[in-house]
Amino acid sequence: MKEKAPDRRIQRTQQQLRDALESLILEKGYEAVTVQDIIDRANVGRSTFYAHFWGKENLLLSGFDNLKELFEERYHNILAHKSGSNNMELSLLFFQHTQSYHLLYKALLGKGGSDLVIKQFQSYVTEQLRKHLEEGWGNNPNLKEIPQDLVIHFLSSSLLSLLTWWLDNDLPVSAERINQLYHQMAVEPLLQG
Amino acid sequence: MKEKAPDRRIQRTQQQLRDALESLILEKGYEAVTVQDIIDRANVGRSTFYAHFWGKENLLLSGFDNLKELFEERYHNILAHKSGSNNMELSLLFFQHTQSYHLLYKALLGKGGSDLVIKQFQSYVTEQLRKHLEEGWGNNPNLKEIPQDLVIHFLSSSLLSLLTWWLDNDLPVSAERINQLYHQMAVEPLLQG
DNA sequence: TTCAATATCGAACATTGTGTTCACTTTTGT
DNA sequence: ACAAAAGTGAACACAATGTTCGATATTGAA
Repeated sequence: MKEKAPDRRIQRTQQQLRDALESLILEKGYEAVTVQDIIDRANVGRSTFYAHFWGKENLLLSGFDNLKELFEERYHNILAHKSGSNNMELSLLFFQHTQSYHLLYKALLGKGGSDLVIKQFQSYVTEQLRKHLEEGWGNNPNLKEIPQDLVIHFLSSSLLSLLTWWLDNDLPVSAERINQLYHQMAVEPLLQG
Repeated sequence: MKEKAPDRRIQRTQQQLRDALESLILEKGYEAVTVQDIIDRANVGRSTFYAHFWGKENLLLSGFDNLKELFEERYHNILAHKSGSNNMELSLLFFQHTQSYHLLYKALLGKGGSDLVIKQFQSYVTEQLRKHLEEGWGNNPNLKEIPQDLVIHFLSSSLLSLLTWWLDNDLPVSAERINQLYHQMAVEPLLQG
């Protein structure tokens, strides 16, 4: 039973479109980019664009999925190396990953970024935090009185809040330092009352 | 030197447009509302609309300015009554004011709300917190190491975070309780280390 | 009450961006 | 080599924005 070979044209076209959108976002911000801009820069026909994506939001989110895959790759690599301690800081990885692609992240999440991506990012962080935290606590007395979903919502909002400050100020401190501030301001107070 | 009497037509038209937008937002959310919807419901000519506002964002912000005035009215009334203690909780007033207009606030700030208003609200809260806090602290040892604008940014994001949770869950707790949670989670940890 | 000023009306128009269609061409995997 | 699949781009339909302008209605002030 053979694998059906994927058509290279599809991969090429989609990647060209994602790259075109990315460079256009860096130039003038997501809102100002039109479908026409994208297909001009990507050298792709109009009907081809719509054969692949519902619209530019869809293309954007497909690019965001790429970023997520890169992040998860890094995450799993690190887990594999430090095989015993799965207690590795998830938040630090977020900050480090952001640093690696900070221009793109700033265009997407900073002032004038794309609200769509901000929402997606927020819900992705929320989901990851939920997974990561459900294992590690559960019996902290300080959290008994606070609804769990509020705690998660608060932690992911706080992370995004520090992240946007960091990006909008062009990374004035290291990833380790901003992560430390995040813990100092949002995480430890909740865990230690 | 007499005051020029204001033309009642202007006030009436602008208020009709604001009211029309508000009711349309409650019905189908800001994004889905078109200028045509607004002028149909307000019974106002198309050119008249554009004689008053650049577009629907502009009209929306003018409505938001109205809300701000209502809030500041309440704020100053309370300051006048409790004449000595200007230590009245600013955040509690935000939550209480939100409760009074919670349907509108939910439509504007909750899931599916208007990103424009969220940004405006965020920057308004930031500005108010800055004014309110600049008097009261200044020499807290825990804050020496954290950039002040990050602290303000964090506090206003946290406030918005709790507010949206509160709205999206249809006010499951009282204004006093959500304010207490805000202090417990975000404010006190910063002030007391 | 009169009246000049000005706000409103609304239909017609120009413009911009979206999304679809389709006959034709090119590329791909086998 | 060749059938299947993907890409092309011009032409279209459409939805919403924003402007223009001559005619009409309302207003504030004398």
